[in-house]
Amino acid sequence: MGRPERDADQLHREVRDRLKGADQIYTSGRQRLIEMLDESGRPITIPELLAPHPDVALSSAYRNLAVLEQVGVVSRIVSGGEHARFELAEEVVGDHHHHLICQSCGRVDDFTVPSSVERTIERALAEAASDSSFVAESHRLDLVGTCGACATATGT
Amino acid sequence: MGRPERDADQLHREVRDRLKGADQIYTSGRQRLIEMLDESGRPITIPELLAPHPDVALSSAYRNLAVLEQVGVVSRIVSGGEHARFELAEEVVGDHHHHLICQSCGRVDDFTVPSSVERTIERALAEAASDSSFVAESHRLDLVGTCGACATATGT
DNA sequence: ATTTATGCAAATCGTTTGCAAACCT
DNA sequence: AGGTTTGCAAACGATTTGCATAAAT
Repeated sequence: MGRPERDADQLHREVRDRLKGADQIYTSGRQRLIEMLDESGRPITIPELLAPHPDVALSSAYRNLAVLEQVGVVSRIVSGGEHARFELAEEVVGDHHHHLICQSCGRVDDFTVPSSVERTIERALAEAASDSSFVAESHRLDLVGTCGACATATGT
Repeated sequence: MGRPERDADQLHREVRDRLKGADQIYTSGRQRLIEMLDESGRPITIPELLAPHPDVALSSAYRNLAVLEQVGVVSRIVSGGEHARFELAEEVVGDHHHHLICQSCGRVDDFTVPSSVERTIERALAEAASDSSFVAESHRLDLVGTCGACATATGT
């Protein structure tokens, strides 16, 4: 059920600082969004995000998530479904992870690979990109398949 | 300028067969789309695709690309830009590749990594996914950065 | 002839934006 | 007060769809 208190406090501090750095205010609405994202623990869509909080305006959610994305505390991931998904940015959470994308229900979960593999991938990518004039900044590695719930509902 | 003739012929045969298998017809409109995609050699948006062919109806392009995607000869990739992008499916072209995504202009190019690395990645992913009840089917590995043209325009 | 694909125009739906009221300092 | 954020409603834009026509078998 969420993460320890001090993590949350630190998270909020970090977000506030980032916003301040961009001359933006950490309003209560934004705070709520950050908390919802933190509780979710995986990339979720805005409808999912707002369902338990009917008083949060849709437009404010979009606007604030855009702001939070610009200051680098939230990242938007697209993955093909009808809604974009949002999660706390890697920089803020302090981990580098990838995504399990369920092609049946659209659910997205985070996962990590051993850092040795991560390094292997990075090296290979750097080399592959060096062929072209492309300047790589980051990579994105997703697994596409069927999540547990959908596999049970279908296969078994 | 495109690929050798016999490849194209084989491509068309393959597409026709796949469509036939789904009780669909390989109409001239669909043939044109396949040719355009083949010539492009990288994932392109529908506007890009149709720009040189103003007589092709937008709705037909969308409809036909959806059909072609369903029978597995075209794949749609999303990557965050405003338009989805389409390319000939790996199954049809016969290679497994990844994408270089320019975050400045949205351009997407294909690239491949050595098969040894590909295997490493696959192994690591299989293991990582085995923790959860997720059933992986394929993976997606993209490099995000700046393409040559945009790098020149900005940095140099 | 009958079935399927096409093109146009209208509808859809996620997301964005204009504007006036509410908020914070 | 002065500047910002919020909420509502309207606008936007990519994609989809209804329907009548054209094409293919």
